[in-house]
Amino acid sequence: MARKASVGNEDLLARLGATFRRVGYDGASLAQLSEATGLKKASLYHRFPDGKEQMGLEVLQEAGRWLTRHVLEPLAGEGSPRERITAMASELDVFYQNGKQACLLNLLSSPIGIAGPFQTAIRDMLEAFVAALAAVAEEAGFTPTEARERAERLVALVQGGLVLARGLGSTDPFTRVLSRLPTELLGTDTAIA
Amino acid sequence: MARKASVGNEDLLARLGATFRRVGYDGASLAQLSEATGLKKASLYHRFPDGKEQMGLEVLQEAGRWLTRHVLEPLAGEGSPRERITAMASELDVFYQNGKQACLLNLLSSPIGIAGPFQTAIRDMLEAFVAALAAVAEEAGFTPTEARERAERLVALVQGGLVLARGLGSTDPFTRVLSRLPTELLGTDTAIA
DNA sequence: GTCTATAGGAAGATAGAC
DNA sequence: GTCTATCTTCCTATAGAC
Repeated sequence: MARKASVGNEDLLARLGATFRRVGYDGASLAQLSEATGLKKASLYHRFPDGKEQMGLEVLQEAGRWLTRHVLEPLAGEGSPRERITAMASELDVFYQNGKQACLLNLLSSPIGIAGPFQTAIRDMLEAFVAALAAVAEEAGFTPTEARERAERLVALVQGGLVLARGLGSTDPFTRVLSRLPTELLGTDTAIA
Repeated sequence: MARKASVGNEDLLARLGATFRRVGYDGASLAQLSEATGLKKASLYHRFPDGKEQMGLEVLQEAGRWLTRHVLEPLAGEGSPRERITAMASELDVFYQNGKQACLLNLLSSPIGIAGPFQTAIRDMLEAFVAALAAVAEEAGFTPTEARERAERLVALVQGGLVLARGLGSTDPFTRVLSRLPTELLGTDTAIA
């Protein structure tokens, strides 16, 4: 049952994902997706009979697998809370290429009222991410509500860091956000006013 | 020189902007923009000879004027730092409709390497926003670098809150983020771990 | 499974009447 | 300044050879 093909499933999804993350879902034409993968349009349809939408879904599922392996599982694993958050920041830094790559969960999501084809997948992934972080915060001693709020805030900070990096045309904001993640989830802030 | 027309410039830009914020720039077809404004395609081209791109630019400029009037000027105005940030949060809540409306600066921005037609406008607006917040933080006693970082973080938090609200399909994350803005910029956090 | 070729329609944009 | 009608290009998607 070996795969003789030109690209291989993982590589294929990675290239499609990279294109979506670069130009957005609506911005990505089949011509671009074809060029990015090295497969002609008809070949893409052979692999994804439901077309672009199926590509989006499978790319999202692949991102979900990455999230589980590189974020959720490590967060539930060994080490102190702080160590785990720091390790996670490192993973995110690689995944988003210091902020140069956008997030699919941002680019594929639909307005609040309208139900897009990716919405449940996106919601599930974000929810799982927040829950995993909240568990770490609880373990560190925060109440469930406080832990949940901090977790949510951390995810918002990551997403916002990516938006800011794009908007300002610099990876710095994202890098700074990443370095703040342990503090953001686990506390120790200094105040003045 | 009175305008006899059906919509009026401000209303027109508002409707175009609402469409962009709902479905994104690439996702917005001229057919949709036509329907949203009540103007036929040819009429839109009469008003915007350079087409969709010009619409995007002018909508962005209109957003810039809103930002100046409702955020930048109040931030530089009367009241304690905390009062000004709270007032700003209130303005943002209205503008983004509790998180139901996305942000143009997110939807129109291009990847870090690539220079899109809106990039400088977006960068300028984000930069001005951060700068105005940093000034408030400095006034509250933070060092310039610390103030700048806090300002940047606040903007990231707002953007991320919008992304999260969309992704989770709920306005709650955005509302919670807004309520945290004073603390986020001016400090007073409690720690455990 | 991959390709060339093409269908069929929607996209952005224009011409010209009123 | 707004419209109907149209143009061209690009898009998604399919047919059918290899």
